[in-house]
Amino acid sequence: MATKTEKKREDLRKRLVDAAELAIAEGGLRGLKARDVTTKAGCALGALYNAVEDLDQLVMLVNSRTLASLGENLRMSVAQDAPPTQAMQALAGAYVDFALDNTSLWSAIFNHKMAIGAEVPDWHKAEYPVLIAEIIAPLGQLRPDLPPEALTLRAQTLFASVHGVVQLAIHGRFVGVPVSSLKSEVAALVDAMTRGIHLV
Amino acid sequence: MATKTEKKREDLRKRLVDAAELAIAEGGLRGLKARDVTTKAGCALGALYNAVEDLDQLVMLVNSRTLASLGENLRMSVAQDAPPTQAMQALAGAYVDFALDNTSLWSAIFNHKMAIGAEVPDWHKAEYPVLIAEIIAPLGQLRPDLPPEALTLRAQTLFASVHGVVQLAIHGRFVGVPVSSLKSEVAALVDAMTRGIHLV
DNA sequence: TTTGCTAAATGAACGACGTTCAAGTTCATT
DNA sequence: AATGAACTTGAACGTCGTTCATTTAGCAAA
Repeated sequence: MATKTEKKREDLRKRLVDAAELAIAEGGLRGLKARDVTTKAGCALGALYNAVEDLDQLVMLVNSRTLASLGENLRMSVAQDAPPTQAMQALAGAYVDFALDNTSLWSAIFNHKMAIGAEVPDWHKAEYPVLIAEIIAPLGQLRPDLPPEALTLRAQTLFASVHGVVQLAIHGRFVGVPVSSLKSEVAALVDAMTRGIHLV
Repeated sequence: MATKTEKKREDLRKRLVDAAELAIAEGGLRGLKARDVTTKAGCALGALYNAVEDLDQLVMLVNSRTLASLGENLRMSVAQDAPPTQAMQALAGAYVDFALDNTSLWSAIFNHKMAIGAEVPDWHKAEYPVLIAEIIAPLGQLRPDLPPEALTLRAQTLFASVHGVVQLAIHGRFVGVPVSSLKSEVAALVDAMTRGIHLV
């Protein structure tokens, strides 16, 4: 049964995550302030620490949403029965688009650092593989020789390389490619990678 | 002439950057505290703001050193008259080694964010191209058809892709490759890229 | 309904932080 | 030696995340 206490607790949690998501979207991780977020959520400052462990956990809850949303975008980007190289390009393109359209929330996924001594809980760690899940199938078609663990490893490398180009393009200090060239450079990278992968 | 005032000012600056470098190396950007760093440098809290604009500038001065040191490592890694693919592998390997051996200082280069409203000054921006400078020559040999701007662009993409793999391996939440596989995966990435580049 | 117990809400207070500032001190120049 | 500018000092300020004693609300047994 949903007691009144539990319902209110859940409601407050949702309002807090909503407010935190908005704050991060507007001002990045730096824009997330306990006082702002509780005001926006309509509760007292101290109530935050009843609904949630601390600000770190609030960030993780926001990142959880972002990862789910990003995962859905990636999943929807691949046309059914698309050839593997086309699937790779579609995934990379969707990733670039998401990062450009949701820069602050996307950055928070990778830039959030826990307080010293604190570890990322398992439930949140388990949400990250969504980033590479869709790569594995087309990569497996390109490299039927690779055993599953090697396939996962190569998918991680592939994702990380694309991620790096996007990250430095958006946040790099004049070593990243200009954002105007981002999509074409990522496409060239994926092209080279899939060709190279095919040949090795 | 070096007046006594100027000499002392320079000395203090150096001691502050030394202390800041140590603090970042030990505790990351989060480990840099105004009170700690001034105590370690042997001056009063307020003196920091006479020697230096603020903590952001102190971080940039540390990053300046790290970039110079990293640049030297990259330069020394390439054997003279090495074939271009070998030069690429050497550069990537040196980059991985530097990141693994100086993780906190290396991270600070990419994770430091200025206070809101503040911009990275030009003198510091100008220090980042050291990261891609050495890539251009061997890449030019692989792609003699590319005009200079396209060459720079492709070098940036190449660097960023390697950087991404290293970054996620070291800081990723279970989407990066294990550190034990980092060198071989980066090597495979560079191999695929140079092969792919050669063919396009 | 009333009573007692548990759990949540509240906002003042705490400690740590970056930064500023009025006061005292040192230095270069006359 | 005297003057004015520059540096040094550490207390003080404002902001932050977090805690806590107190008040308030929800729930179950009588």
